[in-house]
Amino acid sequence: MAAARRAGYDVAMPELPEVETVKRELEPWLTKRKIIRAERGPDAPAGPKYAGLERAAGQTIEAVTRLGKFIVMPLSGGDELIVHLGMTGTLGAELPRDHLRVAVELAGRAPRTLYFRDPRRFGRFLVAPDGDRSALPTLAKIGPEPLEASFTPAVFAAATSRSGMGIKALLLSQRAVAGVGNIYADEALWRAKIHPEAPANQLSKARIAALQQAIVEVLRASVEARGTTLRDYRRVDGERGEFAAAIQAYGRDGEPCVRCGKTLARLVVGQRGTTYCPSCQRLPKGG
DNA sequence: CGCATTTCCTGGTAGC
DNA sequence: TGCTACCAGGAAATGC
Repeated sequence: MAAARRAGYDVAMPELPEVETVKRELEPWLTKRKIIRAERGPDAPAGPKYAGLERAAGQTIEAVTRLGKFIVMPLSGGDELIVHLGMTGTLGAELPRDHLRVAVELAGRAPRTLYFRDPRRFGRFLVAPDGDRSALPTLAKIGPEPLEASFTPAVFAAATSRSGMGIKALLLSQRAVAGVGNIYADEALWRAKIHPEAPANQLSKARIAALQQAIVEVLRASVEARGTTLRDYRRVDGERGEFAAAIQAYGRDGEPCVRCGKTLARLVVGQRGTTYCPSCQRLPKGG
C-alpha cells in the first residue's frame, strides 16, 4: 500500500533543486577559500569515487557551481573539485557522528572544515584537472541546464527526437536535460500528461513543449521551496526543504489523482519506482 | 555508439 | 529482542 511504502521506503535523493540549494548555501562559505588539505574519512572506499583528493592542497576554491546534480568547484591550480551527493550524501560544517567520507580543511576564518557524510556510499567527491571528466561520463555528456534560457522547447525536442527510449528513462539519463531524477521526472510527466514509457521520439511537438515547460516549472517551484525533504535530504544547515507538500505524483500510487480522481498507478521503469495517472497519462496512439 | 542490464551500498521495515 | 528477506535508487560498469 502506498501509505506504508511512503512511511517505510521514501528516500529523497538530491536532484537539481536540492543540489542547487546546497550549492547556494556553500557559496558564501567556500568561495575564495584556500584548501589546506582534503582527506578521505576513516572508511571512505578506495578507488575512483574519491580520486585525486591530494591534488586539492594549496589550491583556492574559485567558485561553487552546479551542473545538473553535480557540484563543481573550479580550483586556482587548474583542477576541479567535483561532488555528487548520490542518494544520501550531505555536506556540512559539523563533524558527522558516522559515515564520514571526506574532510576538507580550509585556511582562514571558522568554520574551517567541510565534511562529506555519505551513509550509503553512492556519492562521489573527487579532484581532477579542469575539463577532464573521464571519471564522470554522465557529467561529460550532460544535457542542458533546465533553468537557463538555453533550455528551449526546440533544444529539448531535438534531444528527445533522437532517442527511442521511454521518456522517463531518457530524463533519468541526464542526456536530454540535466538534473531531473525520479521525483521530478514523475512530477513533470504527470503535469505534462505524458506516460512514462512513451517513446521519446514518438511524442508530438506539443507534448514535448508541455514537458519542457513542466520540467522548468516544477524545478523552479522546488528551488524556491529549497527542495524536497522526504527523509534523507538535508540542507547544509540541517534544515529540511519544503517542496514535499507540493508533490502530486511521486510515491502517491494508490491515492487519487488530484486532477481527475482516478487512482494513481505504479510501475517500474529502469529499476525505478514510477507513479503515474493511467487516465491522464496515456501512451501515444494508445487511446 | 545506443541502449539494456547489472552492480554498488546501507538503513528501514515487515514478518516471524 | 533478534533474525532474515527485501526494497529504495543515481550513476558507473558491463554486455550486446
